[in-house]
Amino acid sequence: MLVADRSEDDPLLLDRQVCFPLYAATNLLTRLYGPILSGLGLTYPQYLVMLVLWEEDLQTVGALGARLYLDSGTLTPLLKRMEKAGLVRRERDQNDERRVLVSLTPAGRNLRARALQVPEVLANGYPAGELENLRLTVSEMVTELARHRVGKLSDQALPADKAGKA
Amino acid sequence: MLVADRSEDDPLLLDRQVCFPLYAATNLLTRLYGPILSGLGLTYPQYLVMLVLWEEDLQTVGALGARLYLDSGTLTPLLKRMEKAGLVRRERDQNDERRVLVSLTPAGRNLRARALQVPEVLANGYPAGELENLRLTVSEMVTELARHRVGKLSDQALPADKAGKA
DNA sequence: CGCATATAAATTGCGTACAATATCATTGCA
DNA sequence: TGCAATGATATTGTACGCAATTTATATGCG
Repeated sequence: MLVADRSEDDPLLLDRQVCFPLYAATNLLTRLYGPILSGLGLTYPQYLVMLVLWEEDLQTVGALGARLYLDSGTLTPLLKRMEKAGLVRRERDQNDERRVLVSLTPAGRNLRARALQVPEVLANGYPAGELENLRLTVSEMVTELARHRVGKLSDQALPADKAGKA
Repeated sequence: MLVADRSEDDPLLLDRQVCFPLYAATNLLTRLYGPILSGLGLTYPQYLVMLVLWEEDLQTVGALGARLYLDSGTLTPLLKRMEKAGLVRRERDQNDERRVLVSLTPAGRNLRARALQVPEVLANGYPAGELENLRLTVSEMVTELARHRVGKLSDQALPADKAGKA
């Protein structure tokens, strides 16, 4: 019996993975948001950046990344495209030239009114309680996953530390 | 009062969105899988393809896409990389030259034994019941989302149909 | 002050994702 | 048979997403 079993307790069955439905749901949701957001001139990650800025204008790239769990390698080009589209401004912090401050332009602020219909259209027909339940469950997982990678990652399964850090 | 309120019933608050935790969880999970899968020479989507092929070898590109909710624009280059890595074979179906059949090479089949430890390492410390609960909830949403786009999408919020389909 | 260290973004290289289009094979039907 | 319509992949172009590296600034410490 060298070949592993394909029975229902096989840990490699696609339908047993938690990661897969999350992955599929994210892809399907992105496709669902796509046509609606394109009417606002936004992509899905750009929409998330706008949500953060509409809550609190004038943030550093790092702060945006901390909120959205994205790093500068993703955010820098994305923000440049949003700047080119006239939605945000990017300028070096005068008090700390390492930082870049991102803020809304008037056009970016005004876009908010049109964006108000987005959640409305998307929720369309879904029972609110079920969505709220899903949101809470997945949010807890996000908190857990974010805690799991303190420094970077690569320490989620290492048995012994190599260099003394005590 | 032209400016919309930012109170807790503001529908645009990031923490009220269902889409965001799904997005964040997927990104964090991909980062978590990354280092583990790279030991197997796989990326995360490639791992998913392998899961499908380990369950059922010899599938068309379309069948893989239907299972993973991905289209040929994503799968074709991905499968070519996996072919170059020696994990799968791609060959035209002799009975229907439009189709491309994807099958495992011996190396691809053998990789399964090493992959068995992946779910083990990842689940590490998580209560199984909680994961199972999350999996079921998100899976239901995937089913819903997949149903919502029958032909393509673009019909999830149209108020009146233009051409009679009755 | 002078320099090692740390921090914040930007850059590079690679691998997805997806819409739109193109290519080629198959099928249906006059 | 011939050809229009359909179907299955492939290609193109744009936009992420991330690891690793680089650049520039700030800070700490002798």
